[in-house]
Amino acid sequence: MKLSAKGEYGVRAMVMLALCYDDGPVPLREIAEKENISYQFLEQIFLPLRRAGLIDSVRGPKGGYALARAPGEIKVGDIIRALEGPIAPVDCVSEGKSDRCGRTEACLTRGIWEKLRDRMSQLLDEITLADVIGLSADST
Amino acid sequence: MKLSAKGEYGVRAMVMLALCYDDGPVPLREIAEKENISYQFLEQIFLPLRRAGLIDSVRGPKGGYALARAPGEIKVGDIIRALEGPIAPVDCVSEGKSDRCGRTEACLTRGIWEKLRDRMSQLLDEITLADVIGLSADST
DNA sequence: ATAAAGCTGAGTAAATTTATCGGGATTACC
DNA sequence: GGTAATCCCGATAAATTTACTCAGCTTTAT
Repeated sequence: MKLSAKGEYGVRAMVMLALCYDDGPVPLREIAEKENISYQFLEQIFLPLRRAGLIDSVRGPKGGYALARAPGEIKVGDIIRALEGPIAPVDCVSEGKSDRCGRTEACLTRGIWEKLRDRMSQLLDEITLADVIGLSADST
Repeated sequence: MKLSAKGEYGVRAMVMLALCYDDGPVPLREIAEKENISYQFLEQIFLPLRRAGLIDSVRGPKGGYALARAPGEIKVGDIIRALEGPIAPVDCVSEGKSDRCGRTEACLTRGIWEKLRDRMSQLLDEITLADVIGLSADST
């Protein structure tokens, strides 16, 4: 039930981009240093984030990455999904899927995982980057 | 953010024990067959469950495993914790721990993981085996 | 005595995660 | 137009975890 390093680093990096939202693009190297994350590993993390449309990139000198939208418009759930795939404690209840597996007994446990998935999703979609950096009221 | 097979199998096996709660000890081999789980792998799963006091074992012929308490007294969270360790999306907010890590920025993301941990814990502790097998009202 | 069951540590193959490498493509600046 | 900063990206390697297997023991009903 753990997040991978990818997800954790990704959220941290996105929070940093949120803090720098008004400063123009931030080079990856800077984020890697400040967050003490391998630069090359971070590159791998930023690729799916960009493909998911969460960040924009600018090449060349003075380039770097910036949030594609205001911090209040980016949910933590968006980041996690981009990096770790659909939120689900077990595969057979992945967000989107609705097929049941064959086992009759499985249907007994299925409800647990659906509820858990929904609560996790709901919370992660309730929190935006703006919440995290304290730009808006606490969303407890 | 996935449960391991250990956790998933463990919950399924415990649900089966709940269904057989009045039938005396159930041999592991039977559970393994019905649930289509490797017998030897299940053995490894039942060890921590027993050590956590969730099940009782009876050796010898006619032996097997049975829930240590009524299905209504065993929470899904108990099972998960016995098999996967403390519930926590990232290590630094493991249940019990309260120390903060050095990074200043980490404190920004910490709140997310604490909330997520609490919601997950809360839900899993709300659901007992009795709920799962339908002996009591739905705990949505 | 026998066989059915649980008990348990050690070992292993596969998968996944966490990186690293190497080089290419853009572009601001001089 | 050359240079250096920066993003882009596929391939590979190292480390870790997962999911299981093996082998052999202990207990106990019959």
